[in-house]
Amino acid sequence: MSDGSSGEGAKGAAPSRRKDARRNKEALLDAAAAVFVTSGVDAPVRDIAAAAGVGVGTIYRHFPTRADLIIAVYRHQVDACAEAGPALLAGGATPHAALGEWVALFVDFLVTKHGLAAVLHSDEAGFDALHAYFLDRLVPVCGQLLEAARAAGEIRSDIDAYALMRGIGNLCIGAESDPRYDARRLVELLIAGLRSPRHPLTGR
Amino acid sequence: MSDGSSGEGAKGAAPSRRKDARRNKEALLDAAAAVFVTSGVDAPVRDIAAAAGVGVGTIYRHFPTRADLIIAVYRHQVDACAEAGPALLAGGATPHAALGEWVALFVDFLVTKHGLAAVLHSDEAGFDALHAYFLDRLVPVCGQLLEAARAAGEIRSDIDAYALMRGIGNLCIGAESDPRYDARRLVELLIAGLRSPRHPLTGR
DNA sequence: GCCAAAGCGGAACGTCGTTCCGTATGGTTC
DNA sequence: GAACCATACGGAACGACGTTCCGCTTTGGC
Repeated sequence: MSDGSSGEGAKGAAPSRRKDARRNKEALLDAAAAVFVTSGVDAPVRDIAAAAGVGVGTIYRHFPTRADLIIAVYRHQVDACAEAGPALLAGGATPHAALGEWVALFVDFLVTKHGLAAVLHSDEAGFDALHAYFLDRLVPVCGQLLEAARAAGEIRSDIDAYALMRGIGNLCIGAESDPRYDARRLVELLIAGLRSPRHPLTGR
Repeated sequence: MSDGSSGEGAKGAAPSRRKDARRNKEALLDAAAAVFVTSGVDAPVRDIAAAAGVGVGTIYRHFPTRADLIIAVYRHQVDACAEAGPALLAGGATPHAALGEWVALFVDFLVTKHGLAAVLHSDEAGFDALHAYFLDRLVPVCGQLLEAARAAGEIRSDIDAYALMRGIGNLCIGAESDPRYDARRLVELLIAGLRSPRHPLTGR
């Protein structure tokens, strides 16, 4: 958000920085990914620094906030998920089915990232960027699927993508550490509850 | 769990302890309730101690774990919620409607307790007791409602009370601090998704 | 080889949960 | 009323953590 993220997207060019700086950033990314797997996304900063063989200062220089680090680690996967949305909509059977499949994709992603879902909802300062990134990237996709299903008359119309995404994220919390809790199943139920524009709960 | 919680349930008799000890415990309970409202259930221990006018050591003596304090503060409300279950089942229209009303009651309780839902799912050590208390108290009630609805043929049968309660709890996380997120609505959808034993998502 | 700028490591600081122990207090006994 | 001791109290002390800051090292252009 704040720093110069203008270029960066192209081939392999990020020549503005010194070589060792780029190398350290890379090492940090790799180390963080590894540590996240074993200790969860809220692993101590020092652990990540140690795993990368750098000092803690170096982490904060490259990733001012933990959220920035998490985003950097998972950016590719989130983007892939976002891009899968339209594809599913085009190739799938009904919009509602496509929505279900896409959501399952997202849930699979979240559930396999130890603690990500938990941190994703956290309103602690500093995680705003993480929040925003996921939301910016995924809510529009979800909205598109929702809109298509709505247009097809498959779902009730009074639910918005933002709330739904947050709900799905919340349902994934703790899923990785409790075998009795099946987040996938509950999300399925939630999506199923979206169906049928007849009457909600109150029979009016 | 550990200390002598044997009596305590009766009138006002808990004479085994010293007078000041009882007074402090009471002050702590009141202070905690007040602080929880303003700063959430994960307010710093020192704040609670200060609000009660005692030292931190006193908190830990009376409530070895933060979970114990939280349980003590909300015990009455949780119990009331648990007891409302059978009443709703007896008085309500259909079992599924009763389930919906009961769940709404629980959601209302959770949503108004700043941060409770968040801490309720947390698998950090020390919160096991809190977890266990809520689950022990509410899962059986939920199971009873679920069973009744199942017997009436109103819901699909392959969801268990534990997972459902955890899902509802999760959906309530962050509801108090985000006006765009309507936990009540999502829980309604989830309950609605329970309905109709026809076919889940896959059409088989 | 020289030098500024860029980058680095890790010590230092503040916050928090938790433990521990010297001291104060309540209740009991004479 | 005084003395005694178990009970309970307060808060200092400790360790883990996030975050900041600064003296030193490395890099890359000259």
